[in-house]
Amino acid sequence: MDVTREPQGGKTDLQVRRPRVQKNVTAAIGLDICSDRYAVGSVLPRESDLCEMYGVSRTVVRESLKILSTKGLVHSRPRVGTVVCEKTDWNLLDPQILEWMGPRIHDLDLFGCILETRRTVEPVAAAFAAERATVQEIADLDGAWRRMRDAGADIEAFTRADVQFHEILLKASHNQVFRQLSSIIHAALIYALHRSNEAVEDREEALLVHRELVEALRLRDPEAARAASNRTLDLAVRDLALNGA
Amino acid sequence: MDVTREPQGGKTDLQVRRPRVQKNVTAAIGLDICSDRYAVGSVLPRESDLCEMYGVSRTVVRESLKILSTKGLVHSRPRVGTVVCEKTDWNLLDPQILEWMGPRIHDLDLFGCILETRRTVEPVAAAFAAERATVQEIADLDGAWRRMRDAGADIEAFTRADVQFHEILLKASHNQVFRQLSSIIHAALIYALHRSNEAVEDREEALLVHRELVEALRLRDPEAARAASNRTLDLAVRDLALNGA
DNA sequence: TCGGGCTGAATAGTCATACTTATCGATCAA
DNA sequence: TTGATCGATAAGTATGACTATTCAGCCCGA
Repeated sequence: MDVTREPQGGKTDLQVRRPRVQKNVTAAIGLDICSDRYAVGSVLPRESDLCEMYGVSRTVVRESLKILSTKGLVHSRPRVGTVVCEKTDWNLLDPQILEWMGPRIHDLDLFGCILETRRTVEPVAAAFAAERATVQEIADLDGAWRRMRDAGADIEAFTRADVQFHEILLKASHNQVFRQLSSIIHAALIYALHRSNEAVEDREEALLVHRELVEALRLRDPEAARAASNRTLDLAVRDLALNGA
Repeated sequence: MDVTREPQGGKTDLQVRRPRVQKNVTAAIGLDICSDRYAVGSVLPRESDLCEMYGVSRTVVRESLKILSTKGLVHSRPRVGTVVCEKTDWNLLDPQILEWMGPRIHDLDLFGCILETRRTVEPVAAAFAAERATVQEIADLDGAWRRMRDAGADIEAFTRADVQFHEILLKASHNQVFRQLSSIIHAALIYALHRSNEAVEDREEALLVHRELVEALRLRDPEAARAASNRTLDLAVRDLALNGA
């Protein structure tokens, strides 16, 4: 009874298959919003147009918009369409949004806000970690430090290990809220560390302070951990100021 | 050509209309997950069954599951079904999840974690607010304080004003990350303040410290604001310990 | 002229069905 | 015992239709 449908007859050669496209469409639209290609307050193309633009069915577009809606990026209303919400409504703690913002993280002072958050949270997390970290977590932290040390001139590898170091530290604080914050900090570090890790002497200095932090955890010394964490942040701030934003 | 459809013939009287049910279905499933009615690791009923259970179409169920998926609550795979993720994967910073958890916020030490976060963040936020708050924000804070004062024996009103006070404070820190954290803190306060505000003398003491905080902001004195914020938290911790968890 | 209700149109929301793809598990062969 | 094949299952995608909401413009009465 469905021969009248002609399932894929008229489509192009790329359309005969139905790959999983949900994620791509969501990311594409989310990226377009976060990069200001759709301005705040403006209305997106209507659903049927988005279907055409991305070559997918309305099902996919709708589910994508629904996801973006829960992230506070857009808001849909009948007869009006789907409008881009104010940036103050965006769920900035959402890792995907930060990813989509990419370098635009410097808008809205967001980068500075995250740095302030790090200065506030990380030393406390380090102190907690000194009391609560498992032996395994300290070992993982040590592993990340070794990867930093062994990265040599490979700035990419050094940065990757650096990010991991701070993520493990937050996890080792055994505070679930801190742990979730690591995804935000991760996003910010990606765009910050790479630059501040460019100079060799900076990397060596960073190695030293990170080492102190690991040792403080080993000795279960919360105050030393807090101090060492503060020193790593001092370095980060100094490098950012030097290399200029 | 659609008379063969019998659109709403067999449904109940409530089903003849098509209200916006998306939110309800999402909340219902989310609630069932957060309240452990669907255990971690277990498989949800399949989509078609969920359609029957809630009397909605697959579109609605799918979009609901998609939303829950982005919150890290569930994970869908073909042939397997939709399984409930580990709680460590849940996006605990999501306001809705906290709402759905309700009193179960005490699981996973989440409540304690949030309290630790408050102790870490709020004093810093208060200090920032002393430097950055607009006159309007200080006035709003003062308004919230007045509502606390005038609540009298109405514990509900007192708690509501108390929550607003802390939300305005975080907003006045002009740090976007802190601001977003207010939704988490909000959820925790709802379930904590009500109890700790039961005694009259506690409320009066709280009024005093909150007043000090407002004055510190007026005087643009970061250190005084930090100290006052710490004292509000001391009170909260003491009351929680007294009234027992 | 002004204001309030009516009406039409546009768009998201919902529904129903069909078909595709991925994956698990079992069966069978080497 | 191991490996590949096949079938069944459930999510993923596509499509077309209908419904509810709401905006904008119109008309009518005051």
